[in-house]
Amino acid sequence: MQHSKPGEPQILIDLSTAISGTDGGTFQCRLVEDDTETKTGRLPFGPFVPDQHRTMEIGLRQWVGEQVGVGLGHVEQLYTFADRGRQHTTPGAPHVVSVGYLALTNQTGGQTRAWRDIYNFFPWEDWRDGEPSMLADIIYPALDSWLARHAERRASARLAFGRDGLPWGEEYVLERYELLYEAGLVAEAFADGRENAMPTPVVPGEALQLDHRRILATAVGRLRAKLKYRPVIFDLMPQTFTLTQLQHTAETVLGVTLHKQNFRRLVEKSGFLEATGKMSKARGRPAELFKFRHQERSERPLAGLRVSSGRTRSSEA
Amino acid sequence: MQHSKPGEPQILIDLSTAISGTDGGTFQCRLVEDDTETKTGRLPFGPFVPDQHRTMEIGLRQWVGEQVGVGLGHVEQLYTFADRGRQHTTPGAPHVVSVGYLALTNQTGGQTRAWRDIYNFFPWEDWRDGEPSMLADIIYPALDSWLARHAERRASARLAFGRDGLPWGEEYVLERYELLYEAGLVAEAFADGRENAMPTPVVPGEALQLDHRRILATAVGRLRAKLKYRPVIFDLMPQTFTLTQLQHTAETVLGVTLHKQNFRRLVEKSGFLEATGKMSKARGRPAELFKFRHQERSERPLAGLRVSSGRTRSSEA
DNA sequence: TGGAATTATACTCAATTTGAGTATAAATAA
DNA sequence: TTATTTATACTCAAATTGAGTATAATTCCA
Repeated sequence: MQHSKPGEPQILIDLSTAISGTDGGTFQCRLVEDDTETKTGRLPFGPFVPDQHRTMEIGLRQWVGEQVGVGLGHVEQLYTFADRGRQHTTPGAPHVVSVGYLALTNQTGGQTRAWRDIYNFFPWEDWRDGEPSMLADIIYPALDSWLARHAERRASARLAFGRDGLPWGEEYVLERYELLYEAGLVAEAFADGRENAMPTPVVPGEALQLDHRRILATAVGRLRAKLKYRPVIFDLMPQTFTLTQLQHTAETVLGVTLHKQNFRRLVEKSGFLEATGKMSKARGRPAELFKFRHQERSERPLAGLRVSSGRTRSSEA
Repeated sequence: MQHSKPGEPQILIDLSTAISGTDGGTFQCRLVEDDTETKTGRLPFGPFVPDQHRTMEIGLRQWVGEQVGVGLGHVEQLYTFADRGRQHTTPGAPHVVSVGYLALTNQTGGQTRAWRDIYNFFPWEDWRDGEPSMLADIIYPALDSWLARHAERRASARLAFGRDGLPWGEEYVLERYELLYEAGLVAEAFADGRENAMPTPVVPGEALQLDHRRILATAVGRLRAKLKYRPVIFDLMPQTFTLTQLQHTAETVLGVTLHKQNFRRLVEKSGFLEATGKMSKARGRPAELFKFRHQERSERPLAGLRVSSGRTRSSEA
């Protein structure tokens, strides 16, 4: 086995973390506040330094601690991205490989500038009020025009966006973003110097530095998929919560609305919840406050939250 | 952001690939044949060289091509391992990070020395003849003795091994291997110099070089999980096959037996199969030969192979 | 003060899916 | 020709899912 020779360019590993949380009806992601007004945002990240970091997770916790100081619950490795041309590298500089992580927290910062609504970056992913009109108005026409010249990507696009009567799969967040990038329709494609990219992004949605929007898309897709078979949603909840709050959190993450009565049935039967006996005070009838049974996390690992769709917000009346 | 300084040790990325296939009733993995009789086996692997490899997948295909020459179907990144102390690094040498990949093939080499039965490496994972006796005889006593001193790992062990009445989850292959490693019960723990490791491995099962058994465990776990929600099993099948052959392949990968009639019903209803009209000739009644509808792969992405357990082989009689 | 609006929760019911069979058909082996 | 082997068809009860209706307990506000 050949090890890399002295003359070869070095490899640098960046650890980038998408910290997600929810606050009421918004699905948020923590950005770093050191950016000037003119620049795009970024996730907390920093290099993996093997001498200092026994594991990558230790390294990432250091950078998160220094840059945003958020307490992390569940932490999970997402994917390692290493394609040339996706990190705006300058020639001669070390090649940058980025390892993306997902972290969950139940302490979101409300409306500060550092906590941003994830659907700012992926406005086409929020179907709680029905199918976003930008899909039919902007995305599909632009994508179809590109697909006309790239027939080999048509099957992927059908699947990712649920065209031709296929269902919209909430979890294909990364696949959708990647197609938009490939088609040159998002700002990062131009920033990375892709020849087919438009100087002004065609598709609405805020960009991030480097490959951070790609990592965030991976995080959202993974979280949406995982919600269905593991009890990760409780990492996003406060100590006690009502069933409606729990449902709103699930809906916010999944970007769809759910059938209320069936959601109750599912979640009560799962055995993950324990009634506290206390009641929430809000507008209508008071709701019982529940808490998560932590011991159940290991006892019922498979029973997650299988969700069935309900009406959209707008049709609820 | 700090980039790594010249004085710091370099990082080397190894791309290691677990190539899996099935042949009749065996679940096989391709090893490299350059080893002497005395050494443990290894997966095909080699360094990621950014100047030569535009993506990591290109790099891995190069090393697989040079070292074993197997045609790859589905290829998928598994995980990036970077913990210090899991690669037997010599001081001063570059720190090695390994990115593990799963690759599927339908061309296994039968009984050559290079194609090895995966259950050689994880004999406790094959439940087709019922629960392997080594679990109760060897693994549980040794693990329990370690758990007595490591109470914080007890919940993970209960879940991974399905203790105390919990079900055995086929997909927790990596979690089980990691616990055995941590407890010092497998050969790699001693090779890595862990202080609690036995010089002679306690648990049966062949070792591999470096962290390759860890990567293989990740591959098996991922494949078992994926089988249930994606039509990946067809990447392991020949052009045409009978339903029984398909079932045997699923059973071989999952390490459990399935209920025959229900498996038929599931797979016929899924729409993935097309009857060829031809018949197989074997011992009993001839079976119809089917082929996979490739176009359906993109049309029905979610409908995978949800399997329900059947009797064990021994109780079939 | 007394509906109206709002929110929570209980219960129903048909359609579908799942788990576990029994029954029968078509070949080979002795 | 009969047993053995393998494949395939069909049944049936239990559980789950999808989509409701019904009712209860609050606040809002005229």
